[in-house]
Amino acid sequence: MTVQLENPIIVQSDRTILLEVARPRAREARDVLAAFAELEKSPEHIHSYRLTPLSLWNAAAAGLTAQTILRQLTDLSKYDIPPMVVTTINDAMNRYGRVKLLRDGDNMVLRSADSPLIVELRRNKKLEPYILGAMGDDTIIIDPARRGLVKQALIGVGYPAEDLAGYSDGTALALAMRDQAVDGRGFALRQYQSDAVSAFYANGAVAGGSGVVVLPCGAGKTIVGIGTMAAVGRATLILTPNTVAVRQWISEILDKTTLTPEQVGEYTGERKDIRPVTVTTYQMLTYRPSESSDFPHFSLMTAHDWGLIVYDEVHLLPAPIFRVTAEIQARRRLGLTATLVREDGRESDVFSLIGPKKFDVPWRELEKQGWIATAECHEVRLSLNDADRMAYALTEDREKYRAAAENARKIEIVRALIERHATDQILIIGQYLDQLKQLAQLLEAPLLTGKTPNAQRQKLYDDFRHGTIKRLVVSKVANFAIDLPDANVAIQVSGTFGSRQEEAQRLGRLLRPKSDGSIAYFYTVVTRDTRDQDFAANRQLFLTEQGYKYIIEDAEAVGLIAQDAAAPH
DNA sequence: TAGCTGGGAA
DNA sequence: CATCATCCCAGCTA
Repeated sequence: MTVQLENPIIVQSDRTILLEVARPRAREARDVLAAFAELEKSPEHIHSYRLTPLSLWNAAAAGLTAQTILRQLTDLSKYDIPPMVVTTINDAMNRYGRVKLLRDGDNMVLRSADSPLIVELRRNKKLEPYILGAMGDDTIIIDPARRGLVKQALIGVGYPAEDLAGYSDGTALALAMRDQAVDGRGFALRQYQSDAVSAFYANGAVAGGSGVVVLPCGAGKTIVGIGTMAAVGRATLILTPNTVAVRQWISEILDKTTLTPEQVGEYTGERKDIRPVTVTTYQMLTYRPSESSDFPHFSLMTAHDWGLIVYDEVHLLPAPIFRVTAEIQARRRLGLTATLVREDGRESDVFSLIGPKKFDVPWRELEKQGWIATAECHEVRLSLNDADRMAYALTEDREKYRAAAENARKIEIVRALIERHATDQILIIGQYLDQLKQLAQLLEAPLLTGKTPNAQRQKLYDDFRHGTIKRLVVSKVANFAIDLPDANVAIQVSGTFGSRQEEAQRLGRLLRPKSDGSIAYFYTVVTRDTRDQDFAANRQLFLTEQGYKYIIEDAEAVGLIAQDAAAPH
């Protein structure tokens, strides 16, 4: 048994990996682990990761091998890798692609050199309804219309298929990125953006053509989408979470490609234009007049000969869209997101129906290259006052989070932070309207919520952008309003239970590079020893995974708030 | 035809 | 775990 105590990680037989943050090689270890493990907890000193089948399959799909993973783990580990874990890794990595989904003449087939496995799959209950027959002992013929369901079933059985059955081409569409030489408004993809496009779409290969590209907000996911459209050169349907995003896609497409306005259509509540490139919302497609009726707009996805479907913000994809997506596996699909995690646990549906992760860059890497701003994250902890602590203890469990999140003393912290950043543009973000109303009133800052009419929103945005307003209190609209102006400081006073993706989105608000190269500050104000703190810990996981470190500030100790004499220490 | 309001959904 | 957002549509006004 070899022991290397200065190494940063410990691999345990329950498939968790502990990372000691203070070790010299911890940073390197974090980057290595990000490729094949999921971060589970990230308190100050020791972070814990877990190896899951999905995290290993995504790694396998991205071309990583079991040998590489084991070599990296051995290299970084204090102790030998438990045999149990070696087996897990070898087994999972071997399972991905053991079964291939192929075309054989007019048939769609599952094929594997492992004939006992083929026998097992033929007898599998979940798979049975989609099986049409067999050829020899290595091939199962399946119903081509059930390609998506077959893949979902296979992932359920633990043998995710490598889908090499190819795609229908779709209607041809001539388009190119604008060329500087031609009209003086040239546009070039950044290196990582064109890497993402090639990772998704290797020309002519059947393997290329479905999968997910993961990039932080502000890193140009739209550009990757447009670059992919240009590479594929086919009629394209783009699905987005809201109409603001629809308009933004359209204007970017017109700005950056040779397509004309006649070729690009908006399909929303307001207009129903179907063009060679059509942009719509998820809600448009999932609309149903009543529970028993059909989805009147589903046909947009199936009835047209799209050569590419782009799923913007794929982590928000609603359940019914998975269902149609299962039916259109012959079309190329590109998913775009800042975070693959979904709090509803449907990551495996994204994997089997949209496709495996094809590309990502650590946020910190983009920061190093100067594409996004440097950000510093702080978690400011404070206690409840005595009266509130008593009230909290008596609060029903399900109301505890709200009670803690709405801690009245948070206002003092916000005040102190605003003073600390007197000359900065500050967003104050929260989830409860009552709390936000109060904050807005006491800070004499304008409040922006979902109810704020569009004209007034625009005015607030403009004033904030020009610096006439330096502070803006915003509700959950901040999660969706992609036209919200940049700020360099954000103070989060409450958030959606444990949503990692929301936290990522909110930090993303600050990441546009600053002209003077200054850094951005993200504060999250948390009530100590309550549900508020538990949820905050979960929200922070994703950003920690991306290499951000939360600096814990003790509000009382650092003088952000008056010392509460009665508070225990 | 455009602009608003309110209900319903996921 | 419940709140807040979003979007679509229908129905009204002008």
